[in-house]
Amino acid sequence: MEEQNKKILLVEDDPNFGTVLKDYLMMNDYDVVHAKNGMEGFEKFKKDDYDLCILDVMMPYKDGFTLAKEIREKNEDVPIVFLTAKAMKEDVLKGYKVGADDYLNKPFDSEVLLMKIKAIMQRKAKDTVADSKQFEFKIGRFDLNSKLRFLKFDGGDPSKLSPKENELLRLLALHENDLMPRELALTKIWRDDNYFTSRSMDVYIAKLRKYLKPDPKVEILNIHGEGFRLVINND
Amino acid sequence: MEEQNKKILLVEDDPNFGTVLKDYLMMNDYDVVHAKNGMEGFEKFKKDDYDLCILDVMMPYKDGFTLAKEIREKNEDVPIVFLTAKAMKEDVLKGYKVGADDYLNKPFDSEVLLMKIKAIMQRKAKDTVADSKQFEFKIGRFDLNSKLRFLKFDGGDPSKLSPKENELLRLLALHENDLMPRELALTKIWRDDNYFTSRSMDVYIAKLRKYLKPDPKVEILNIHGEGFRLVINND
DNA sequence: AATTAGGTTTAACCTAACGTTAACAAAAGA
DNA sequence: TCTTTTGTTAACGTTAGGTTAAACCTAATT
Repeated sequence: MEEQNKKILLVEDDPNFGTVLKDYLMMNDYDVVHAKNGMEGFEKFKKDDYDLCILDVMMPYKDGFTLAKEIREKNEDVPIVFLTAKAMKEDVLKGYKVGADDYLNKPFDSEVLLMKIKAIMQRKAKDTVADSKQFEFKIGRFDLNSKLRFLKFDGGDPSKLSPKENELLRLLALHENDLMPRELALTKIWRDDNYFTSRSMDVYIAKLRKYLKPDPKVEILNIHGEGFRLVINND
Repeated sequence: MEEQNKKILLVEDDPNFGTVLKDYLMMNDYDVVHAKNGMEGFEKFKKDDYDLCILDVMMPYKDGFTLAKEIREKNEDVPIVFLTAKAMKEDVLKGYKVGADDYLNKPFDSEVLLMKIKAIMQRKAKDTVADSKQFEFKIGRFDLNSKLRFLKFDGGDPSKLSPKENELLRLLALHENDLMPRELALTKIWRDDNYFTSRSMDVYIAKLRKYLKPDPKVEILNIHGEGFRLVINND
């Protein structure tokens, strides 16, 4: 699964500063869209989904607060960070009232900005990631639930799997129809690669074959000296 | 539903400043526990649930960063705000690395602090709402009222539950049909994870199973080495 | 101060679950 | 054929969990 860059909307009217900041953020693997004023900022915001908005407060025609309000009407979740010219208390308070997540006084340290962005993104990530289901596999007529450690055949009564059985089958499933090297399982699951752990693993392969017997289309093949292969035959 | 004051852990070694800040926060309807150093701070943190931690960075024996790390080990969600003596860039960066949500340079404006707290709480509120404020559960033919601590079967005579029975069943219900990790219950309910608390929990699992016996469709399954699973069978 | 009741922890004993190892058989490769 | 690798089953030791009962603690009551 390739990692998608986070998208940032930067609204800053100072062309020099804006460009420098944009480049700096892009150097740090963010996708940045730079709008030169509040109006343009809102247009760009409506046209795409962003992970973060960085808004300058002092801008002609439409200031950062007004823009923030409009953005909040459209989307009440997207994090907003303000750039304030100086440590004006009123600005800071107003920013939070509008629903800011943070603010930065110009001139600011670019590393600090990066850290703030990171912290904010992490916060968001926690909510989202939660139920990414990488622990459910379909193996022929079986369903493996690797979190709850059970294997169901045709939706019937689930067999409980031991931790090692579970991890090994999961590893095989991740490499479905492909070679799952001995060594991989040994280092990942047994955390040690020697004669005995290797024999132990063979014992578990035998156990898994027994579990998988009900579906003749599913089998674990050995590749001599290399490892195993979980194949699902679709004749 | 009456609104519960938010609980803040304030760790600040300067007695004057600490007391003033505490009073100010309490005037603004927060419940504040004031610890005078890092050690005390961690003890207090373990003994209760907090909505926010405000940590002074400069403290004797155990500084704010070290304390934050310990807190993060126990709880990776609770927001942490640092108080830094001056705008030291290194401190700020270090703070974010440790998992801070924000920081404030002393001397800071009290109104700004309040706004930051509010912003942080609001952020949290969004994630938490679904989970935390749930007190009534339907568990097969049972009704659990976790606030009044009783369990009714088929609307009949309610059994009273002890605090531990209640919290454990509630935690199981929150994870209905899913894994409720041992460690979660131990840290959340027993606030300590060792052999004896673990055995104590097993005793309570036995008690709950007895309560739940009248409905054969409801059971508490064990996932060896991981935790328990409250399942409701709908055949 | 002594008693009681409710709640929780600790102890004890037992069973189930897990993983490793041994032993022997079969297959593959040289 | 001979060696190495793999397949499989059974036995064993260890740890986790299930359950009951007694011990312990604390707060309310006498």
